[in-house]
Amino acid sequence: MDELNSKKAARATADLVAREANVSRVAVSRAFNPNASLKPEKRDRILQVARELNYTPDMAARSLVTRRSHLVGMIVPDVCSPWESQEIDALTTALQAEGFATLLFKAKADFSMDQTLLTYMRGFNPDSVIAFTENIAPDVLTGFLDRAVPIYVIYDDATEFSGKPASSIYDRLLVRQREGIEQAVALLQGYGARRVAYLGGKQQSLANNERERMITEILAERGMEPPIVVAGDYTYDTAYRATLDLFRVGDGADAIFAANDVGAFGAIDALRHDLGLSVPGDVKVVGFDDIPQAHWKSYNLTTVRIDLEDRVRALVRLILRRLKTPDADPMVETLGTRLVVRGTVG
Amino acid sequence: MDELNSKKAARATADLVAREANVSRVAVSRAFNPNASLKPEKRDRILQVARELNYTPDMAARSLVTRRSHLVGMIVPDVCSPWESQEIDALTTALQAEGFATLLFKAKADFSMDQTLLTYMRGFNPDSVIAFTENIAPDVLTGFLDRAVPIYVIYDDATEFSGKPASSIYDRLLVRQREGIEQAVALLQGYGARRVAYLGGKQQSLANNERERMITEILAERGMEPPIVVAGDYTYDTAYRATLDLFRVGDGADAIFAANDVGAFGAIDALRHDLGLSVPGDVKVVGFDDIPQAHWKSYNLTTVRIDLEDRVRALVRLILRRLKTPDADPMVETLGTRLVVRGTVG
DNA sequence: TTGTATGCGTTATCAC
DNA sequence: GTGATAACGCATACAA
Repeated sequence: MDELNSKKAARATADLVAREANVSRVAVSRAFNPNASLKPEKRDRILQVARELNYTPDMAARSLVTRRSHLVGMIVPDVCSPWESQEIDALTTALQAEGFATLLFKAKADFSMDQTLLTYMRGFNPDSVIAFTENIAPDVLTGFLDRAVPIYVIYDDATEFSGKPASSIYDRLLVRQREGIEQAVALLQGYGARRVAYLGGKQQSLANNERERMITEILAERGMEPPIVVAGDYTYDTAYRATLDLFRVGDGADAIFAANDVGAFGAIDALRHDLGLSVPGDVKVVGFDDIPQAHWKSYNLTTVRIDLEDRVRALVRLILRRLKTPDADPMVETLGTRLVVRGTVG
Repeated sequence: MDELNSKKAARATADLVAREANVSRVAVSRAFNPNASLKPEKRDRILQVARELNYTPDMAARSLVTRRSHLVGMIVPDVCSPWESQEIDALTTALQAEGFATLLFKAKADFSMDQTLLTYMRGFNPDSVIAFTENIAPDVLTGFLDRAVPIYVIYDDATEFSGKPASSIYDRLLVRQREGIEQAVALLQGYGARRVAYLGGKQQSLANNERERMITEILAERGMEPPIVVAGDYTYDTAYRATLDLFRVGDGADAIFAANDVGAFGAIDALRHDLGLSVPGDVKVVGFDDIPQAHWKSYNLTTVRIDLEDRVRALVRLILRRLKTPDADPMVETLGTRLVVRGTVG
């Protein structure tokens, strides 16, 4: 009884398993390393004993010598939108299947990235880092994280992050927004929209700026007026108020292109429940992302879809390839967008 | 140049900092341990050099000797609802402030908890574990995680998890649902509801069962008919279809009490956009949780609120206290609920 | 206050 | 295929 308890209480170690199975410490180590050479029956016996003793190799000790933590750091904004939550979710599932665990870190709400956080995170030695904030330059990140190579999301023709070339290596996820936005604008135009408003996201957001630029460009190409730009921050409440202002203080619009779905929801609710306008009758609305809520009947939102599964797969590919060949040249994965037509344009 | 590169490329170690600052290895260690005794000016110089060399103590090495990983494991369902995402979010922020990082693990969608996952997680030696799935008994969890003491969420009068006493220690977060539910039922009754339906969550969910039991109990106390129980699974789509069935196949109801807000949204949309009924005119709806979407104008949901901030604070208190006194008696934190009145009852 | 020696649990290297 | 030994980077007991 005491014997049993002390065995269970103490964290089972490789030496304990080795002693119990009458093998050496190293054999135990090999038993848990699939590509190490060990006589099959011996491995089976060791794994059996390990199971009985409730033993698992200690990742901390292992990472100390292998220089692989099997940890992927994710830096996310203080409070996440559904889109980000969903992506963290899917990424974690995908990475777990590859043997990596997600280590979550919260950045400040204003997307600022202080050195404190980076220093703190580095202590955990993540094998890779995905940052959901955009205003940190590659050079800064690479300077802090030694082993990890950052991945950046870039858009359409912008081949360099923020336009400035970086001296350090980083991998890229290129999102081709043009196709989706073009389809959306064409649909709006086809249904007679003439005054299109762009309801923006966070000012500092690269995605936001690129979306605005692209919409402006495409409207011009199709001979339409430039968009009425309305400031937002990706949140429902701000979008709601901004839409009220647009129609009460400003001259309104007959179509609203929102920088994200949540913003589109805010616009729709302001139009319907406060301004007494109908969607799509009086005003057409298009969103961006295609989060699950977009198909909820109250909104039934027409939106530009970035396929989450594709996106996650691309990111995981980048991570795994970089880990396999740490000194490889910068890698790029490309992602398309397309319009999902539902009920807010027509 | 080569000198600089090699210095930057190699992970800065305590020895390197010690050499550069002309102190011993141990001094560096002490410099990063606030309550270790070290001459202040010496500490400052060391920290200065450390900053220049981009050095951070290695958590893996540290945890190996301190037996503290500063990691909190969270086991969450494969795909998270807004409520869970929000809680993970808030918990991570709160824990980070206390020096802990969140380690995320995905369980299967069916809430099953296989040994593989637990074994895998244990390898990382989390200091504490929060499980968002409910069908794993304390004894099993404690058997697997040696250092960590599990925390369970229990409801109202159910003093024991699943009713069976457990031999192992675990801490409890007691949620008093009665107050909120009672307020909701009173409001419904006050507005003339007579046939109340309960739109359930996942069958295996303890929270779901307790909510159903409590609603049944309170309806009886107030002299009302028992609820028409409709099966659900916390998702929008299932709630939507279940509501259609309730009115097309079944006899309908004049009030729907949903097990969570997302389910309530599904019910509302089915009523308004498919069944042509008005909410709250024809049917009143109450939700549970009060997620951010509940105040969106399209739903404007009356719902029983479990305060997220309170809940997170309680959990963090439990975690910190248990870490400080690992052998303490089981601890309990209590949480209230209250009705948030909006526009779906009236 | 400071330094020396030892150990944490694991894998890599090298013999055999 | 197998086992001894030396790291990995850090914190602690102990002596000074």
